[in-house]
Amino acid sequence: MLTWSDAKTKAFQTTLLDWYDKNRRELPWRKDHDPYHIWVSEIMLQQTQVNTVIPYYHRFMKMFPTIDDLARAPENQLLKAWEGLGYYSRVRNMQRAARQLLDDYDGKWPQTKAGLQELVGIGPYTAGAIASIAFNQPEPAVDGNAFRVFSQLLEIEADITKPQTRQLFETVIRKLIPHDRPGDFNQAIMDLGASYMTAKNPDNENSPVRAFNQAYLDGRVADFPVRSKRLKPVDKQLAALIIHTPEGYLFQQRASNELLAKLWAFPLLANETDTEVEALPTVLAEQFCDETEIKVALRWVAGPAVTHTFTHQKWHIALLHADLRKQPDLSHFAGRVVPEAKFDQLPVPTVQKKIWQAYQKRQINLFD
DNA sequence: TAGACGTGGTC
DNA sequence: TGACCAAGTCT
Repeated sequence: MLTWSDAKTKAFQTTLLDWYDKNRRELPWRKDHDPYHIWVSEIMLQQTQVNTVIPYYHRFMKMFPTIDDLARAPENQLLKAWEGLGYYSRVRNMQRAARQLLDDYDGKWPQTKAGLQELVGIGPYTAGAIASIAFNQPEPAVDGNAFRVFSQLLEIEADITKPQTRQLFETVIRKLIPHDRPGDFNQAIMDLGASYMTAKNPDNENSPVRAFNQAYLDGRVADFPVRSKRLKPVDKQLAALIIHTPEGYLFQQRASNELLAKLWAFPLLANETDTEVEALPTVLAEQFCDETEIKVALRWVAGPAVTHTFTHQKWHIALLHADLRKQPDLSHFAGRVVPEAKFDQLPVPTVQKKIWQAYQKRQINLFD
């Protein structure tokens, strides 16, 4: 697979690192090599673009400056810091890992890739990144950039969506990574993948490593990386229950085993069939309210459904509204009534913000 | 192993 | 609008 001579390998390392030394991005988590800083940034950067992460990183470090702060944080505060970033299990796992570090490791970081992978939420990529950047270990950190860059440089045809392909790339990169600057090497690959060797509109003519890019030399850049197609999101019909009471609106904390776990939102019920639609007021009444009142108060909100697309599901949400004259009984309900002025204190998913915006607009329309 | 797990940017 | 992408991990 890798046919480069030692001289070519050395030339590649030198070319890449010289370019990196002059052109590296100054990023907030590149000011030092503190493993906590590297860790937080790497978790945030999973499947998330750099420009999105930067403000979150600053806020997070202000709120949780140390591992102890992270370990002790209330879950709602933690999720609030992550609100809008997505993949919320990342931050819940980070707190679990912080507690692991304090309880089982005496607060001392494992410094090997294998040791780091024992921590919850740290997989092969993040372990490689922390090991190389924070602890100077010659370990690969194979992310999407590394897949794209090395698949083009070496015309590697393996499907990068297959788990076993990662091992192939790690084996190759181990032969290329310089032992004196492994962290800079890995970060240089990422900077390269974010500048000249991007997925869309790459600029290989001006790339510092164009002479090493076999796919470019062969006019085959578009053929790499090889990746099987993704599944289309499945459509789901839902009804959002917008329950207004004298004290505010009813929010539900989503269960830990469902999508958007532990976040707060208006109750969402399945709305796939006519039968389910007819049963909605009863379901609602059983859960947290007096049935007769609910049946009188509940009505559909006019207007098109709110749509929200996840990686694997596309939600179509109709809105149901009820105005209650008294507080519902919430003793058997995982939720609370929140005044509008305090909505921003709860961690909510983006789809909840969309529902609220649509509801506000349509309520005005009803009075037109 | 394949599918679950979010969101925002881009074309 | 839809399809794809962005510093992946867990089950």
